Amino acid sequence: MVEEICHICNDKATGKHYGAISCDGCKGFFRRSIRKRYHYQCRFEQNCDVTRNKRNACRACRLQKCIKAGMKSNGKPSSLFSTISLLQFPAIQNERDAIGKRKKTSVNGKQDLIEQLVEAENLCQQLRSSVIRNTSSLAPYDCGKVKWNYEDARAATLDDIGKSIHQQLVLFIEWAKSLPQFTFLAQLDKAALLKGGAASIIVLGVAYRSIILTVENTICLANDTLLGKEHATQVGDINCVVGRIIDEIVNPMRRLNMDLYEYVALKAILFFNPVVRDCTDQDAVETARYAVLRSFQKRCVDKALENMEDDTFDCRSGKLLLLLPSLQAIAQQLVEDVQLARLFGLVNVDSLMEELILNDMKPSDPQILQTSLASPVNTSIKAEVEVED
Amino acid sequence: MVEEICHICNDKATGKHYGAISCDGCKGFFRRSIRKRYHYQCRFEQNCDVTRNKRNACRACRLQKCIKAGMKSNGKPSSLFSTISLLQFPAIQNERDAIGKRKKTSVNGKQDLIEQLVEAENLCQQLRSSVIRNTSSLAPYDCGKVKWNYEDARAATLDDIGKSIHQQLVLFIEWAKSLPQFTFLAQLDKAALLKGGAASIIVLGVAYRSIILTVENTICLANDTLLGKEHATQVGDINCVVGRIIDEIVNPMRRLNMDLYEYVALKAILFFNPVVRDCTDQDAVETARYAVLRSFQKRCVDKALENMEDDTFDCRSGKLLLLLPSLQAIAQQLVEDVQLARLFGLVNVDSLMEELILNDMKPSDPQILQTSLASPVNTSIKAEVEVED
DNA sequence: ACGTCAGGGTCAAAGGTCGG
DNA sequence: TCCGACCTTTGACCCTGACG
Repeated sequence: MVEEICHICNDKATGKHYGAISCDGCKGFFRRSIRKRYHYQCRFEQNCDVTRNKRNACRACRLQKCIKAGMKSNGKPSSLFSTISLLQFPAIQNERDAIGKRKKTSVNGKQDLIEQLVEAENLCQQLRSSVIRNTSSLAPYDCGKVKWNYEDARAATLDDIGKSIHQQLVLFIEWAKSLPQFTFLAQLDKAALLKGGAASIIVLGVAYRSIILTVENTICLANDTLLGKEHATQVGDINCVVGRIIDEIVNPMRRLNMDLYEYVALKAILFFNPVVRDCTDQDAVETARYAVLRSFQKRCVDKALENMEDDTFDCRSGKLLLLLPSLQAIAQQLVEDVQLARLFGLVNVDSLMEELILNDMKPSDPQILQTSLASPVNTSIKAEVEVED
Repeated sequence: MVEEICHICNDKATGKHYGAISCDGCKGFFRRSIRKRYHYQCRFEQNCDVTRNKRNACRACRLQKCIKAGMKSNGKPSSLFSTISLLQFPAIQNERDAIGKRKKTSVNGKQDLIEQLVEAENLCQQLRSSVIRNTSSLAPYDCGKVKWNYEDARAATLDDIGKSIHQQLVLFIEWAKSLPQFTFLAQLDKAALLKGGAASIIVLGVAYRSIILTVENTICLANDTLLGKEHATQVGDINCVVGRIIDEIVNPMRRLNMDLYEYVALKAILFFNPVVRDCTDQDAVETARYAVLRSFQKRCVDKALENMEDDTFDCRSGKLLLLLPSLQAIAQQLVEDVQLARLFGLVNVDSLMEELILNDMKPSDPQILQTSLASPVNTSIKAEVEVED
């Protein structure tokens, strides 16, 4: 026993709990607060005394102090790298069975779903980087967190837009194939999800990639060319898709300080859409969606608790999910844009684009998707992406 | 359970309190007396009976007897180093934080937001009922919870669809006007929200109204006529809007057992869309949206806690919010349907419909909305709804 | 094997609520 | 106003599983 005093209330400590030396009272209080997702509100000035005798007077300030003292619900240090302390971090775990009652063999302990999604994302970003290195002179794109070289960036042409969409589609399929929950689905359902999600997920990706830009009213395409709001209308953006992406998605993402974890979660949630057209096994898709949703909500709550003082993080999961309706609407308009562009012969629509973006009424010829789905991951992707050059 | 009789008044005891076996009454009396430092004085001989029926006759004697029975106001152990007295000692503690639980009056003074929304909804439903009573032979619709009379229901005609949309728009404006958060907005922003939300909110309303139907693949329009999935395609539903409403909204709502509270919350969240076109005061709209979101998430968590065994309620807020992207997409298609129907002269588009559903690019002539917004609630609504007859 | 640490749960006895 | 039936929260104490 190194220390004896509770870092929260100065009572006698009983050891380290959730990352902080604390007493049994503060330990129990913290667990209950996390478990029941309590959101307390201070009735005074947010600076109430939290001492042994007064600790029950204000739960908001007590919880605040727990967090300040280092208590964590998932133990992940908020923004620091910690590859070492991945072992042994404190955490509020899942509820256990009641003591004294019969045990129900519970299944858990598997790797966090959201971490898996981050890995899948990193894989695809590496793929993209290597492709871009070969097709342009830009620095590789490191998972949306690299600083931007404005000097190197150039404005997108109509051709860039078409190529970018094509690239994104190829990467999208690779991404999907790397998700276990996807691979277990029937072939037809795979096609349904790909077709139903392509446009939205491309828009989501473009938006997330663009939050690091500091130049106003501009988005960053998949091949790292830039597309400004006004410029876009000259290259076929009849529906102001670019403007809407910036106003309705990129700026809100910036305000919310959306991070990579949240991005990959939203992407997967969007993708596993059980009510997508022609989906036969809705339950399987729904299960996958809800599994991601559960991880996502948990992480949002954790993040909110680590940032109690910052209102941005309150109701975080809801705020982020509310980006999706706009996203859906914009994606639909993007499809219209592409349809119109094809109608006027402005853009060269290849078969993959036709299959995934222009969702026709007719039951699609599954040839193209079959080919993409059948090929093993990483095999000649570069070749496939560059085939358009 | 050690003893059963209160040592102070012989009432039934509820356990040991402050060091004495006692009832809840004596427990509460002792706490209040100590907390408020009451000094009672006996008006008789200091030997009043303290029994269940007479205990409130003399507070001085009651408190005296509490103390005699062993109640202690301060359990400070005689010495700090008495490791033996680790047993809990009775004490009146300091005042704690408010917990706010018991039904009705809610936390921090102001009425719960979601309750306000339910009231607004009920008001509009009453309005609708009275309108329908005058224009059809159907029983009044009681807030979505009345049983359906299949014999009385009839299939919707194209005319019904147009009328239904018009009715919904009028009620939509009335509903918005009844929300305080709406009335505080600038005139232009009001128009922006109404235009941006009309289609989605009509679809949401139709869907929620339809969950009580037990007949398959059918929705219930605002004037209580029925519209089947197949039948709809014959009356201008080119985009399969009806089918999508059923598959993507109504059925998921049924699976989730969505209730009225959740419906009104989603409606308001959808309505207060800060990124709607032409909105100048995004912050005000966002504040309104997030206020509803907060109430909504809180209620979802409460509902989940009440139904721990039922998996349906896990992540409830997220599951419900995920109805909105589909809803948005469908609403957009409904707009297209209406546009096409007008193009082919199939439907009579009145000015309100033109203004709210067919969001043109041109900055709209604010005449029509101004009129609607200016008129006091409840004034000649019936006349306005029936103007089309 | 066995103690320590840090998760989890329990439930008596504190607390607060609010109609009467 | 105060009372007290009824509810929630607290925290001392105990159980469990991982690790050395």
